Amino acid sequence: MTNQEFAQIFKNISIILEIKGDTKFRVIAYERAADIIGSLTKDVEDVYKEGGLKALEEIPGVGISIAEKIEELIKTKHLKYYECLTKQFPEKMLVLTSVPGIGAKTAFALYKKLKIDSISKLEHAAKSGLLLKLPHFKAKSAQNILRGISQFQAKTKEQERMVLTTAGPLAEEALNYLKKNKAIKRCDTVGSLRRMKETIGDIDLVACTPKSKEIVVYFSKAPFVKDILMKGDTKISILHKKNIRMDVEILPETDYGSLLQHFTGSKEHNVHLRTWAEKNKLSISEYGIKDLKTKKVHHFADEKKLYEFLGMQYIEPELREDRGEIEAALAHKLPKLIGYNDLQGDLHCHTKSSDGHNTLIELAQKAISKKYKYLGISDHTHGLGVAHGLSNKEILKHKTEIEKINKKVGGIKLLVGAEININADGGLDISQEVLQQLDYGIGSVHSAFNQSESEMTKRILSAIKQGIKIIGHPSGRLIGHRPGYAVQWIDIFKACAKYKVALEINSFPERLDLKDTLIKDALSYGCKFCIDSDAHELEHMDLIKYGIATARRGWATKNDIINTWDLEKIRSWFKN
DNA sequence: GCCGTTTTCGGCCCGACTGTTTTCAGTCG
Repeated sequence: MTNQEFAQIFKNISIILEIKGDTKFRVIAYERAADIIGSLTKDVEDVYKEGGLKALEEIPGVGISIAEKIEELIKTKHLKYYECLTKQFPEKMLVLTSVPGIGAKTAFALYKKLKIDSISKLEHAAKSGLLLKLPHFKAKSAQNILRGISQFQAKTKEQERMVLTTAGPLAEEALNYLKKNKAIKRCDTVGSLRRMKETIGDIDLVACTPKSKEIVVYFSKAPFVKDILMKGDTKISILHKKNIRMDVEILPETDYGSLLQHFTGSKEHNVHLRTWAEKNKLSISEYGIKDLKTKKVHHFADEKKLYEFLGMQYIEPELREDRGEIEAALAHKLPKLIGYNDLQGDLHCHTKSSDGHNTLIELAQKAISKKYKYLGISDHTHGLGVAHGLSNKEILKHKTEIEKINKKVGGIKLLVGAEININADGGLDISQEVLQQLDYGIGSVHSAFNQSESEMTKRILSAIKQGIKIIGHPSGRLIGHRPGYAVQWIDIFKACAKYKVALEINSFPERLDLKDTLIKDALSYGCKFCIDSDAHELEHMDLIKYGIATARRGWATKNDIINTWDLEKIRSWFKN
């Protein structure tokens, strides 16, 4: 079973328990376990195989009871407890809770009283007036359900979550609209977009002004608003014309730090922070920090001061995922993350010689404008026919051209690289003789993605031992289109550290590969990384900020990233 | 059901908005 399948079962259990009216803490416990298991980088089945029940219990949110249920699922493919629950509360009806506005209780009422167990039946019931037969249901309720259904349908049609480059411009548009209003002192993007999470669900914004009610009305009239989902004194939620939900929260300037902190999340980070605070007789909300002993409320206009007040280091938004950052901040042991201006070069880009759109000169000029000191040219090798990959002979000719440009253009050094295919059998589609004449080679998997975990691991390990210096887009995933291939990461990390091969952090928003959690894992094995644009056009070089964000989310420091080093250091590293 | 620098028992983040109600449950972030 995959982690997602385990997570789904525990999520369903939590919904059913909520329907049953079980204690809310048990409901939360199952929900939390589902969330954590769903976002684990390691397979739960592997955790169990390697360490049994004890190892399962070490997963946060998993105690003896849930660990035993995982064991039962692995051993028998069934879970008696769950089957018992679904006899009374069929799995099928749980789909109703994916409609915004319908929670566990409403879903069950719909099922019990009206036998509704699908979205289409729900839609029919709302339109036909059947819903009015339920207690506490009037015209408005039916209307809201229909709206929820259309939101649900729009979302599934257009994909569940957006990549960063889709969300960014929409947030920018909304901020620009807010900034036009003179009553607004400041406004910012918060939520998962501020944390630079790889995919974004809703867009969250905050603003500060003494006139929050006025701003709620102002925002409700923005030209991009398709529908108003919710409107209060300090909050408004709208549906953007592109069917994306936008939430705005508005408070006075004196509480802006608290507001930023609260709305940036993540939920898990905030719950952990507030639980910790509660034990220290403090209560945290977006309105400040209340001292439970003296009842005094401390206000924070500045977010940094808020963490300082708690005796913690400032926690960068990219780290706020409840992955140990709170403990590290308390111990003053947070890493100093790589900065957005720390790169001295980019080591992965393509020219017209393979499948890029630009010449060497154009790329060099773009690199100069980005204040880079070096730029690695890495066109495809011949195995990748669709990308017009270069033969051994052509690579050497390309090398001569690059050297010519180096003599002509000042202020930047072009390095001679290549993006080499790692063949299905682990061989490289470049001769060793030619590889040795390059500054470095990037090894990438571009074919036979469906190999077994052991074959794929062997394949990449083989490439590592043949002298490549970087593994390109190491997992091969395309967000929303293709999961990464199966591979035994620990073996790869150990080999990369031993043979001094950097793991690429590819900056394409659909890739962001290696991903944040794997970066953090790899760091513990002593791996180095290389943040690359993989540019095929000049504009792609500006996507590098998303790669940097991903490195930051993976807790990487400047020194962990080889292309923050100067030319001399990086060259000597390539030679070893 | 989970968890522990007060605790192996007794807690569990905090608040806004909505609809249908006269005080709140349900839902959401």
